[in-house]
Amino acid sequence: MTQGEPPSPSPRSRPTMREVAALAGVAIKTVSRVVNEVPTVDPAIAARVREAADKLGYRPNLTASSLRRGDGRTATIGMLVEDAANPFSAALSRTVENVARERGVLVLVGSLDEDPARERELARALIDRRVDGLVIVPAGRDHSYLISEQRSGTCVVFVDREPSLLDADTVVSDNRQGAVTAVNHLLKAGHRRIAYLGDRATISTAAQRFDGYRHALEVGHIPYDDEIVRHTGASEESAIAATRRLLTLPDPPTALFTSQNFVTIGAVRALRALGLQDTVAHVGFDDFPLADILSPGISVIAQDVEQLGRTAAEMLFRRLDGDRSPTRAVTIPTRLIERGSGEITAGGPRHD
Amino acid sequence: MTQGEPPSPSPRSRPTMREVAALAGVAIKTVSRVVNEVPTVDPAIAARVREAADKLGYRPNLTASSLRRGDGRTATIGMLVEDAANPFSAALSRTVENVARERGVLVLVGSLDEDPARERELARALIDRRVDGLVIVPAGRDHSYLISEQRSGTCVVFVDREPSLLDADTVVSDNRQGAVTAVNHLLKAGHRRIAYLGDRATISTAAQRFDGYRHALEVGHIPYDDEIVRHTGASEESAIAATRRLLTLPDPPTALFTSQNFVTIGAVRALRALGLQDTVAHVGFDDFPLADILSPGISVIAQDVEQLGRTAAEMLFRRLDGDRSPTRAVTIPTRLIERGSGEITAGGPRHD
DNA sequence: TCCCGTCGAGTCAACGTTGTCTCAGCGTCG
DNA sequence: CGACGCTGAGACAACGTTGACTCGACGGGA
Repeated sequence: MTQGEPPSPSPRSRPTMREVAALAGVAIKTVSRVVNEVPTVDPAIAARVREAADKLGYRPNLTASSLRRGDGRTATIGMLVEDAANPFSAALSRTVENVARERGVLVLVGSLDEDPARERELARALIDRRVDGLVIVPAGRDHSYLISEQRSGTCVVFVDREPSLLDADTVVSDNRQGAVTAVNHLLKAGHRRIAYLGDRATISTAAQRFDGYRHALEVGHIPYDDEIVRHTGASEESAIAATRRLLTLPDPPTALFTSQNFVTIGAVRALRALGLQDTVAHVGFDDFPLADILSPGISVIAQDVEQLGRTAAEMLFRRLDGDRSPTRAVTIPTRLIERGSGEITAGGPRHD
Repeated sequence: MTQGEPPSPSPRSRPTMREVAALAGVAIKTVSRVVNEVPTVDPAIAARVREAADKLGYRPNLTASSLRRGDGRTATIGMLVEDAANPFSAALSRTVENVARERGVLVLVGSLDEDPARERELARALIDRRVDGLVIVPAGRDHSYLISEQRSGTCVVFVDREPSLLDADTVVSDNRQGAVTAVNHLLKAGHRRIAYLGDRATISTAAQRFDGYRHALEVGHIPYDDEIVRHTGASEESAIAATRRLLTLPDPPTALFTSQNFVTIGAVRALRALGLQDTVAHVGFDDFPLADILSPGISVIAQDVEQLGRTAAEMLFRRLDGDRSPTRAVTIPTRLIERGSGEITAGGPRHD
């Protein structure tokens, strides 16, 4: 269990420019110039300074530097997601990180767990650290607390969900159209009784997907039935329970539209537990790993997470580069991936 | 596509303590005291200051504060993972974030993509931002570049993989024992020809797991056969190809031990493509979502990611709290989860 | 009444860095 | 040969904040 010796007897504090300057026998400002690669330094002196810096293990203090510098930039942005461990959030922040990396910018990541209070807290914590900008997948429904921050020059971009009571750049998937596509796909397979299972309706994406569901039914002249609609929240367990209840109804649905990742997986589990995976059609919103390897494969409306993240990050950096144009709301299209579960026809399995 | 009006005509810079002080008619130091909740301030004055701060939308500048403060702490730590988008890294950083959150500490996350140069770069970038400490899943095999940083007082903890040429706290899974358990499990099911598929052997975890594989074979008096050993690297595609080649050998293995996540999934795909998923036994190292829902379910050696991350974070914070004890190397046990694929017996399916 | 201790607020310098200005030294040109 | 421009390095102040110290007012005890 135990290993080596004490890590360091006296953790001497970090060397500063002053110490480098002393060792190199130059003024502190000259060290600054060398570190910042200002060309008007005698190469011989520059070499001496660099040698001294290496010898001391000198590393510039970016926080001090950004404090003094004109623009006050920290080369750090903040990213607030629902949960850094979930695949959607993880993919999103990785994409943002990639864009940031190209500019030497680092990303502070925070998880909100759908808690609006936590959103405010963390946004403040990021601002207190003077991040140059913020990419937010919001949890709350009131973002007016960011108005003063925007006015103070902190750029904010919303991804996946729109801001409320705030004017800010936004990048979202075309949730409504995606849901319409999903339901139309099931209608085309002959289904007339299509259940909806989704996250709480207070979440804007869930609301939009639900809206698309209702709209598609309406256009297809299918009466809306509250009985087969469940806003369960984003957990596998509750989705499993809700799906079970739906399928044991006297007049059960012949198809499911699940509008969120965990809900989709919960429904998949429930269908399999009931042995109905080849009988009840199923389309989920948002793709997930291994969806293709199940049998049947799960048909999904896939979001372009890469595009979502990249667009958001690029909008943010354009603002940081001085873009003062009106705020924009960008919608990223979704696409249907047919894998089997969504193509089960209404009369039961293998009727086509 | 377009939305609102210009975000702000003149992005006034952020209000400072000086401005709050002016508005409240007090000295700047008094504002400092109020912000830091020093109790020796007249409640009436404190209220006036707070009012002024709110009016101006004042937010303290933590970078300036940490510069001046005695300890120089930024309440920020750095976390370097293989790829923030992969489930293992994501779960790990989320756990670290959780521990950090309890202390009001934020986490800067960076992805290394197995690139040692990138590891050094990012570690430096984090240090330049004066993070209080670093949690690293290393990509490189030489961490001596961190020696001077350690001496300068930056705490470093390694997770999942050991450091090389550096004495630092470390938390890893019991990779060797996990592999031994996996292979023993397959031996118990009667297998004598067990293939190994894993990540590149230069990666320490892969090497340890391979070592466990060889050791278990040796103890079981099974001759080692190079033919059925593949160090493919961590990609589904190459794992698929390697698995296919293994199973079309004249004397193919009757069981697979896959020592990495993506390799496991690749093998699963290949087995299904060949229709051998119920014939060839399979145990993977590291659990993955939906492993239980496949048929057969995939038996795995599960790592306790939660424990790994939490232990690492706690070790780091203990160092930050002044712990000067010798560095420690903690090993977290793994556990076998039986789901079906690993219990397929040697004679073919359903022979037990 | 006077002295001293206490309490609360203010002054000053400093954290590590960089923008602005100054200045010494050198070469050039009239 | 002296004025001038130019080049390269240093002095100084400032970024926003806080630690150390100061100072005035007030209250109590002798």
